[in-house]
Amino acid sequence: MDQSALLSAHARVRSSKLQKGRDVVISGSHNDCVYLNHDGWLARYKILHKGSRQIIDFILPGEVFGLPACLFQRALYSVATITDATVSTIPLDMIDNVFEKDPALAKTLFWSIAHEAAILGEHLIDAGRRSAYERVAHLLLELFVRLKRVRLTGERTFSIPLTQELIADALGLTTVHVNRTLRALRDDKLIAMDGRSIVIVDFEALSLLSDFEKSYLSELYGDPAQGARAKRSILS
Amino acid sequence: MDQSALLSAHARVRSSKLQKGRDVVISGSHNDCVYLNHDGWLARYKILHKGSRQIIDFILPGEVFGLPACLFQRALYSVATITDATVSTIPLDMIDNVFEKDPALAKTLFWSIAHEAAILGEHLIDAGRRSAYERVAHLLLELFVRLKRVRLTGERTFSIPLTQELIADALGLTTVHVNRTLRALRDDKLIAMDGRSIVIVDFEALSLLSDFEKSYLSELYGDPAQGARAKRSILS
DNA sequence: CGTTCATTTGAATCTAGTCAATTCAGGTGG
DNA sequence: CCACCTGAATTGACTAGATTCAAATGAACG
Repeated sequence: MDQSALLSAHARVRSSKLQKGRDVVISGSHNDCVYLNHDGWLARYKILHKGSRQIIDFILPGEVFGLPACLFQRALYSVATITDATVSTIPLDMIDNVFEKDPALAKTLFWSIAHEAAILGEHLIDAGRRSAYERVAHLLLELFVRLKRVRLTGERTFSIPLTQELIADALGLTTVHVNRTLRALRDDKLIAMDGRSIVIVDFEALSLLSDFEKSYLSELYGDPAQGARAKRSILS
Repeated sequence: MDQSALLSAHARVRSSKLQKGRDVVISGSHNDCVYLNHDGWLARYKILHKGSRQIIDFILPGEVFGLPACLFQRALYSVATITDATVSTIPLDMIDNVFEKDPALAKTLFWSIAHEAAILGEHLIDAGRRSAYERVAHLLLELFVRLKRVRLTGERTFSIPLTQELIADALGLTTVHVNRTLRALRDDKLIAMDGRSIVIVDFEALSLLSDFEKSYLSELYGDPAQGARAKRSILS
C-alpha cells in the first residue's frame, strides 16, 4: 500500500494505541474511516449463527484495513486487534467523490482492494481444495512472505502472535486438528517451532505441496507500492 | 456494474460470440482487457497440482470480468465459458493512468473489484465454516438474488446451467456429495428441481440455516449500478 | 441406436471434528 | 518463592461428515 498518499493527502489523521482483543470495525455498523495498522496484528472475521467464526484475513504491520467496510452501508465483517497495535485513522467521507478530487488517493484505495481480493482468492482455495496439511503449510508461507516484505522476518525464521485457535478459524479447521497438523509438519522436518517463532525448514517442499506461488502477493501492475519496493531494493 | 461507463468511454470495443467450454483468460499469461459478459455464464477457476479445481466465482449475464487479471503481471486465475456467451472486449492499456484520465471509468472498475471481493469473502465462509447442506443452500440463494437483479428469474424460480460438478468445485465438495445434498434439500422441502430449473420453496428457512444476508450483494455505497437500479425500479 | 456426459445410488473408507482429560506457561497474590 | 488460576497447547478415543470407488440409470446428440 502506498501509505504516503493516504497520510499526506489528509490532514485529519488521528493516531491511537489499541490493546489486544478490541474491535475496531464492527460488523453491521456503518464505517467511514480507513485505518493504517503500524505495528500490530488484526483479524477480519465474521461469526455465524451457530457460533463458529471464520477469519477472512489477517492484517499485518504496515497494512491498510477498513476500506471494504467503507464501501457498504453496513460493514460486512468485524475487525479486531490480535495484539496491541498503533493505528492511524483516516476519515474518508464522500468516497464517491474521491475519484474526481483525488486520483492519487483513489489509486491507492484501488490497489488496496485489488491486493486484498487476491489474498481472499487464495484463502478460498485453502478452505475449498487443500487438505489440512496443505492449508497450514500455505498459510505459513503466505505470512512469511508478507512479513518478509516489511522486513519483519529473519532469513528463514519469523514469529507470529497467533494462537492455534486463530489459525484454525482462518483455515476452516478445528484447534485440535491444527495442533496435530503442526506436529505432522514438524515431524516431517518441513518446519520447526519454538513457542510462537517458526522456522521454515524446507521452503521448496512446502511450496510444492501446498501449490504456493507468491505472485499473488506481489507482481501487481502499477501498484505504487511496487515502485517503493523496487527503489528500496536498489538502495539496499 | 455501470456498463455504460465501460462501453461509451472506449471506442475500441469488440463484441464476439463464444462457445461453451472456452478459456477467455488463461492463468499465468498476461491479460490487458476487461470483458463484459452479455448473456452467458462463465467461471473463474484454478487447477491445483493434484488436479483438483476450485471455482472462485461464477460470472453471470451483465457482469464484468477479467479485471483482476489485468492488475497482475500474469493472471492468477483462468476464466472459461460454461455456456455459449457473447462477450465485449475492452482494451485497458495503461491501467495506471486511468485514474487521472478517466475518473468515471476508474470508479466503475473500483466498484467492480469491491463487489467481487465481497462475494469472495462469502465464498470463503462457505468453504471454511459451512456444512455441505448450508453451502449448497447459500450458493443457490446467492445465485438467485444475483440473477434476480438482472431480471433473469421468476418469482421463486430460476434456471442455472451448472452441472453438479461445477457446483462441487465452487463449494469445495465432491460431485457425489452435492448430489446427495441437493436430494436432502428437496426431501426437506426447501427447494424443488426439475432438470436445471430450481424453485426456492422456502427462502426464509434457507436464509436462516445458511446465514444468508443479501447485503453483501448490494448496499454498495455510491455504486453507480445502484443508481441505475434505483432508476429502473422507479420506471417499472 | 450407440456414444457421451451427467445424475443417482450404495458401500467402504478416511479426514477432520467432537468430547474429554492432561500438560504447560505466564501472571497473580499470599 | 510457591500455590493457584487462566488460557493455550497436547494427546487419546470415538464419531461423523465427506470422499472414494464402483456401478447403474438417464438424457442429449449425431
